[in-house]
Order: sequence, then C-alpha cells, then structure tokens
Amino acid sequence: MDTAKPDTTSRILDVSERLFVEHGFEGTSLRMITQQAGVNLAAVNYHFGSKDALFEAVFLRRLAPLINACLSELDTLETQPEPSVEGLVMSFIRPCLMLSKDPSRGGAIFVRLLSRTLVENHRVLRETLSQQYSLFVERYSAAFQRVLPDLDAEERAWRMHFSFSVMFNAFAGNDVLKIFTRSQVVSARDPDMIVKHLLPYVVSALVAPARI
Amino acid sequence: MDTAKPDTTSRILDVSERLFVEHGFEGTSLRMITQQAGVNLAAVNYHFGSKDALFEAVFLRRLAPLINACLSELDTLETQPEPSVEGLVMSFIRPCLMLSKDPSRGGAIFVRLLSRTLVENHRVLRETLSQQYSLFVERYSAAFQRVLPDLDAEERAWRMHFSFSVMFNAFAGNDVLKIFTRSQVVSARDPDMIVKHLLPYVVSALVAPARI
DNA sequence: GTAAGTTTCAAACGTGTGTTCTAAACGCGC
DNA sequence: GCGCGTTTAGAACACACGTTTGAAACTTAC
Repeated sequence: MDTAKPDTTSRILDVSERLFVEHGFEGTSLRMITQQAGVNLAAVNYHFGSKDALFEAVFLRRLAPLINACLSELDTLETQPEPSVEGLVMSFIRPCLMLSKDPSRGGAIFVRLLSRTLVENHRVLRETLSQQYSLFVERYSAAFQRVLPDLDAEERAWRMHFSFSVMFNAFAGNDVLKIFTRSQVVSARDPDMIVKHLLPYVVSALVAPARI
Repeated sequence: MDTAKPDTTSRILDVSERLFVEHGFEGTSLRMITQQAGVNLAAVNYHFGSKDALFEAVFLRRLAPLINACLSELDTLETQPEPSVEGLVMSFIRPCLMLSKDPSRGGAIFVRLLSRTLVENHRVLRETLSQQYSLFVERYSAAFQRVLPDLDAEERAWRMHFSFSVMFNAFAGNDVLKIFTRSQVVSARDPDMIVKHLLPYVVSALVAPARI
C-alpha cells in the first residue's frame, strides 16, 4: 500500500481540525472524530487526556508557526529605512496567504477555526493562548505607530483594529452577505483574488487623512 | 408585585437569545433555558415544537425589524438626487446603532447572535432565512452601484463585501486582537464611539480611486 | 524467545440531552 | 357551578455524550 497513513495522533489532529471548524467544539463528538480518523474511541483520551486538551493541541500545532511567520515578517520590515503601510499590511497577509495555500499545514481551515473559536469565546483562546502571544499585538502596534505617525494613538488603534478584522474575516471566509444570498457572489475562495482586492481596501482606509 | 413578568413565550425567547449567543446552539441546553426563564422544561416543546424551531423563532423576532429598518433607510436615500457614500454607509450603520442602544429589542446581543450563528453556519441561516431576505443584498448592490458608478462591478462587489464585514463585526464586538491581549484595548463597547471611527474608515476605503 | 513498555480494543460507566407522555391547574364563556 | 380549550407540571423515554477500565495486541530491547 502506497498511502501509508500517518500515526494515530496526527490523524486525530487532522480530523479534529476539520470537524471542529465545521461543527464547533460542542457540536463535535469524540465519536465523530475517532470514527472518521479510523481509530478507537479511547484513543483521544489516551493520547491527549481529554477533549479539551485535544482542542488545545489542535491550536498549538498551527498557531505558533503562524504567529512566528508574522513576527519574522515584522523583523525584516524593521530593517527597512522607510517601511510602507502596504508593506506592513502584507506582513500579516503574506503568512495568512502561505497558510491558505499549503494544505499540509491545514490550508485555509485553521484561519476559519481561529475565527470560529474566537466568536465561540472558548476557554482555550481566552486563557491558555491570550497571554502567550501578547507580543504579537505589541509588535504590530509599534509597527503601525511607525508607518502612521501622524495619527493620534486612539484613531490609530481603531484603524488597526478594523484592519485586522476585515483581513481576518476575509481569510476565514466569513461572508456576511451570504446570509441573504444563496450563491456566494464574490468570495471565490481563491486566496490570491482575496488579496488583490483586500490589500488596496485596507491600505486606503489606513492612509486616509485624519479628520480634524 | 410591580415586576409583572411577561408571558412564557417571551421569557423563553429572551433567555434563549442571551444563552444562544453566550454558549452557541449546541452548547445551550433546554434545561439551561427553562431553568433561567423560570418555566417548565416541557414549555419549549409545547410553545415552539422543538429546539430548532425555538432557535428560528429567536431569529425571526429580531431580524425582520432590522432588515426593514435598513430597507426603509434605502428608500429615503433613493429619494435624494445625489446620495453620498457616507449616507449609504450610514443607512446600514444607523439601524445597527438603534438596535444596539435599545435593550427592549435585545440591544447589541442580537447582532452578536447573528454573527455567531453565521460562523456556526447553522441550518436556519443557510436555508430558512437566506432566500427570505435576498432583497436586502439586491437593494444594497443597486445602491452601491449608484454612489460608486466609476468602479467596475467586481471591484465594487469586493468593497461592499469588505465594508459589511468590518461594520458587522464591529457591532458584533468581534475583536480579533483580543485573542492576544487580555484587556480589550480599543473596543470600549460604546456604540457611538464605534461609529465615530468606523464610518470614516469604511468611507475612505470605499471612495478610494480604483487601481489601473 | 521472553519480558517490559506502549498502543489499541470492545465494553461499560454515569451523566446530560431533546423529546414525549399523562395528569393537574388554569382561564373563561355561559 | 360547569365544561372546555389552553397551559403547566413532573416523570419518564431512548439516546448520545465524555470518560474509564482491563485485557488483548503490538513494539522494542536484550
């Protein structure tokens, strides 16, 4: 057999990631996971300890690489003498784009999981991970201050807030308007297409002159 | 006793709305609802038929007024000879703002519920409600075409898409960056404050000249 | 080959779920 | 006061949940 299947732990993680984003934490049962992964029901509790710990493990596997990619983008950005707003925006978009196009790292699924878990306000994101990656927002705050020095701190914080919101939800595929239309009008789900329109949108909003 | 409590049906709806947004559909049990509402467990199935039907009822109570408020805003907008982008954006923001400040209509809770149910991709939003309010997106598409005639259709669709995304998530309180920081830096949760910064952000992004 | 350590397996545990049932209580026209 | 449709009450249903157990199967080292 050519398709040598990976070990139990990885199979559980892969299937969990997909099912958690599809049905949420509460809506995904260990029986669904173990059945689709082709492993015994007790395997989850054996390898991870509990359903909660499994959920956390699913996150830890993907989040650290994504964060580190962003931080190293910021590193190279800071070496430049005159960093642009566009460059700063791309420093977040590029890692998301990489992730979206790499199926071996979960593809676009993980961003959707992050988004879903965010609105579900799950304990893992509130307690376990929040303090662990506070560096992320500190670094980006400093970077925004550098490229948008003319804005006062409050206005800059709001624009940064809105920008991450629209970028994050674009990659997560959260199409608000799909509530009302059966067919996905615009979100062709092609990551490159998203960026092509997302980047100018965010940059335009960021560089607009401040209201007096 | 002065605090004459409303009838069983309303109490169930009020409590359900709050619990569904807090714990999600799967995470909210009928026992939680009926207990907090002070009604018998069987009351939900008697008055609504099933948990699914209750969820749908929670939506129908709030969604129609919100949509209709937006549509009537569009009506008055169309009477004006030269509608502005700002006016169009406000035609969506104003009803959201009204809703957010009116506790008797659920306050900001319902927008959060809408947001949560959207990412949960629940059947109710996918099947029951999508076709019912397709007029909403048609009307807004037409309005965007009127105020932004110089953009080609594709670019306009994307900008509209992004704009609804950032507006919707702002009112829903979906703070992406709160994953990484324990304290809510910016989202002071004051609806007027949100609009003060949200409106210029969206308008700037919408009116930016198209790339060649 | 055998022993020790690791992983898998089927079965069961206790608890909580949505839903249903039947009887009791209520509201109201007459 | 009586009768009838509506609502509420507690109890029970069958089922699914996360977790635990103890034995079987496998892997590794000597």
